[in-house]
Amino acid sequence: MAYRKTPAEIRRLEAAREHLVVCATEVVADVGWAQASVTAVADAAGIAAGSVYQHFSSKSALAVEVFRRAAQREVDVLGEVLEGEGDPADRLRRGVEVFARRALENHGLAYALLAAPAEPAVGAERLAFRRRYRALFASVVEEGVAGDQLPRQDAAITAAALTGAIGEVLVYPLSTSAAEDADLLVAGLTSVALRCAGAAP
Amino acid sequence: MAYRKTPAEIRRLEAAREHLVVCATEVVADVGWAQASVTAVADAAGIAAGSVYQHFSSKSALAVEVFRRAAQREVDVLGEVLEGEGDPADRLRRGVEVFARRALENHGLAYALLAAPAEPAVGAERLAFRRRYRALFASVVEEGVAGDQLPRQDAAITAAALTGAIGEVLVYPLSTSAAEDADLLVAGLTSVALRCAGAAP
DNA sequence: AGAAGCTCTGAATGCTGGTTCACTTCTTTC
DNA sequence: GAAAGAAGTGAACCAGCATTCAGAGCTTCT
Repeated sequence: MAYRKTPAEIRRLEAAREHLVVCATEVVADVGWAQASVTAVADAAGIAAGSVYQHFSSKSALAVEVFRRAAQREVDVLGEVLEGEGDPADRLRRGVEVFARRALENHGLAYALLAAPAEPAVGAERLAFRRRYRALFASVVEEGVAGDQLPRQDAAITAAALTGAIGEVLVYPLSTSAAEDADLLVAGLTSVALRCAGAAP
Repeated sequence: MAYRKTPAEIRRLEAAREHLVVCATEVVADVGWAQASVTAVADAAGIAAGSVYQHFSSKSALAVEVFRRAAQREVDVLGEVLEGEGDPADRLRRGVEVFARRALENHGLAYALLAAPAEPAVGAERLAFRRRYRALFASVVEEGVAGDQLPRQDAAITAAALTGAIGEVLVYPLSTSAAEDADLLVAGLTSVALRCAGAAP
């Protein structure tokens, strides 16, 4: 054997892959999935189009990886808050708030994760992550119902409603003044989310 | 002049166009926008692919027409209820109910209208119609707030939340038992929608 | 230094699906 | 019935974009 990858070489390759994913994420956040061609992504990462296939077997595989990384971060953050300390309604309020703030801070990425047109593989992944959001919300709601802080309700439906409501409010520009003021928007969104779950105002 | 369309001929052409739109709608409801190729749609209508271009300048134009027709029907039905008789909270309840029942009855079309991946032109149209849904909901909520039947709130945000919540609950299969029983699902959805707007249970 | 085996390149390839167009078929008018 | 013109056909065309691949350039090991 005249050649074997040294640890340094392996690290270099992993770093290259990492760099590709990061750049691809930026491109997607900027221009959306549809415009994020292999060429565009490769250009952004400073490599040739063909080199993308050193790291991923297909464009879809790269897209899925980009989606998973970004979506996982959001699930983690949301889960952290929703499963943390405090009574359920308050955790819900803080969860919505933190989710909203992060989405507003990185609007392009949030749109890509929540709603932007995407190829089927990414669509499937999105579905899977929506299920996870719903599961997180459902737990909190169930807990609130069990502890009598929230009225009796179908937690799964409430969780789906919360997921949809938050997405819609954040993703599409609102015509009200709240759209210009992030604080007002977040306040309005947390209010509506709490009402959704039947939490006392 | 040796040829001029007779009224009967004009009617025949209009009917052919109509038939094309109807068939295209069915195809879209069945297989989604992505799979609804010009060939598939033409086959469904019993004409050649090229003939589609007698009626529409492009595939996009046909898709937009299909979307508009179907979406307009839903806006009309919803508007009818939301702007009808009764106190605002009750109108909201009935509006959600009628919307949900129609969506569940024609799940494929509802999915195509609300969420299925589609080309940009259809996406733009979807945005426009979502605005109209929001406007309808916002009016009812504002009325309810003005008449003290609903608590003070940002009607635009509530309207967006309602739109998103209803869409999410209806479009994605739920894991709870409610998914199998349309009545339970509708009941759960109307409950959550009313809570969303702050209506007393 | 040189052989072996890897990564990287980017132009060529191939697929997919909308669109065109020369031709056929039907309708109208005289 | 024949001329004029429109509608209808479907195979050929073309554009866009993911994917491939033969060669150039590096790394590793003896």
